[in-house]
Amino acid sequence: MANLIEKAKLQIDKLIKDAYAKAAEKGNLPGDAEMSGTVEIPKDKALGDYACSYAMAAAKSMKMPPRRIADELLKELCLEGSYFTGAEVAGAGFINFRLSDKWYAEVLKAVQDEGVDYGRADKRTGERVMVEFVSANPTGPMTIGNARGGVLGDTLAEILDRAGCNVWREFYVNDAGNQVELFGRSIEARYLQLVLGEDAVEFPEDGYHGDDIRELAALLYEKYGAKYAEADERERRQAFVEFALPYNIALMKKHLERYRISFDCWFLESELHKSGYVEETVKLLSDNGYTYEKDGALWLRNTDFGADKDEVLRRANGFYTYYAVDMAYHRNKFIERGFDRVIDVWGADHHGHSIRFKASMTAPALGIDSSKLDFLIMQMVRLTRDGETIKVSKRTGKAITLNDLLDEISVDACRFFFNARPDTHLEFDMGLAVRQDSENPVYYVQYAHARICSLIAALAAEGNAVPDMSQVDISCISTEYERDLIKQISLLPEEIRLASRDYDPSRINRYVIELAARFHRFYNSNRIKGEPREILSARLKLADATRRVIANCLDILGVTAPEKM
RNA sequence: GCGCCAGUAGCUCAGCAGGAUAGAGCAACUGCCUUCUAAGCAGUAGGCCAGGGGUUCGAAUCCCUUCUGGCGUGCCA
Repeated sequence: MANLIEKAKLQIDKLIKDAYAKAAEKGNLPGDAEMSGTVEIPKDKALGDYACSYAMAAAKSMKMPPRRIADELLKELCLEGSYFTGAEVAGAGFINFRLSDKWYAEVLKAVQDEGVDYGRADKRTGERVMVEFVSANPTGPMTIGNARGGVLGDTLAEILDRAGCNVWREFYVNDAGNQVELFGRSIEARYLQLVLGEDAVEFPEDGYHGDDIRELAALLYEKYGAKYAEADERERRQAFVEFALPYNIALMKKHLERYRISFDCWFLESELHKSGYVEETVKLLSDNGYTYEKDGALWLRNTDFGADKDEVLRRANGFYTYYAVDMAYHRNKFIERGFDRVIDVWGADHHGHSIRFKASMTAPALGIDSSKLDFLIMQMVRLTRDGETIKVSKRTGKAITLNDLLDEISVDACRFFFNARPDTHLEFDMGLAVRQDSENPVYYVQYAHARICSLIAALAAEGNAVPDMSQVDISCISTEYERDLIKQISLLPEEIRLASRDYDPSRINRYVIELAARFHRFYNSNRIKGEPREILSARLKLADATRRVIANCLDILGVTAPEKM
């Protein structure tokens, strides 16, 4: 697969090094310096298509002014057969290169040949990567925070896949522990209120107050009638939880499917308890002297691993903490299932945990290379309506759920909007988002795609099909707008590489917005229909390549690419 | 107190593996449809890149520090 950016940069590196060798041979430059530096695309295209800083970087060791070095290099530069038609010295000592038709043609050829795979990495690393994301508590509906995490995780997974990894998407279901206990008590209270009357039963202070709990109680009442009012408390709660958890999990699956997210695995926490894996993991830690007892609880010596505090693994009441279970879970990911890399997408409210947890995972007896564990920490979403902050809390039941959100805003708009840079706080204004039909950048991008589709259809009706590259005269591509568009097209493989390197899927949003912008500019200044055959062919080819690349990007983002709008 | 994230145009945000004159969208104003989708394009206006120090040929970008905001710092998850 072709990354034409990389190819151009590598070629410049070679051209400059060759020129340096010649200049040194002639004695015009000192021969013992290292010739290297950066090759980049200047912000101002008047300065050329690529700029290299080699001469400036060499100035110190050569004890010469950068511009003179650049001049000497330029004298020996041989561009014949290269991707470049010209080079010049500018500024403090940059050498700027101008791209040739050969390069532009290769970009379009790459899109034609690779099609839906255009943008994929040159080679697959085969690295097995797990992305664990959403992992919302099954005690209630998913929230706006899950909406962000869902998009980030899903899109990151897609990007890693295209960057050459073998990706596994996982949802960790917390179907055990304290919160499930509380969940059971909450449902129980609502159920008894239904049977005995609202005032006859007190609702637990720290219980889940949401309407979804009432609905679950109503379903149970429908199913069992008053049967469980007289039952043993433990038996009753267990029956309720056994009904409610699968019910909620199915609901989450349904809502996530609506959101176009699916997982390779829904991993149940309870399995780790049942199989004895948690116990075994804690024993492993104890046997190696990483733990101590205090106040009846079992503690992990996490400060020994560089953390700022120790952690309780087993409470005085004998139950394991979420922390112990999480350690077991991650041991399972690495050791039992052999993932090469694990990425957890967590909200900022867990970042403290992530730091301490990573320290814990360095415990030698676990046998895990903790550098293979990464966290994508996303900052909180501030939800506002008409400028006023809406408090989000599952406890009070006032949270706006993912499903509520999708009732108001299209999946396309949501997915595009939530795919913002993970490390910035996100403000989501419901009032604005609802209105955001024509303002939302997602429509801007989709519009470009639809425009091209209808253009291609109109030309096809005239008998002008999209030509093969062999039929395209690249010299007909000569305007600035056309070239700017091709340059943007060439960038996709590089964007995917960087997005995967930085765990920043939002790069694709920015990339595709810019791509659409360049298309709209091109479209407004260059006619296609009615132009002479050669020009029409070349421009049609360019439009079609743009369509392909926009569609690939929208596919990464999980957004539809409409043919009509 | 300590830790993590952020502070860039009126608003929402790019730019953060140091590069040339700091960008976009929205909001405001001015133009562009008898010709391929005006959900578009072209233009005007808008800035002590939170403040202060450093590092070097060069800093919004890296380091130190102060201030402001968010989130952590549970025998909760």
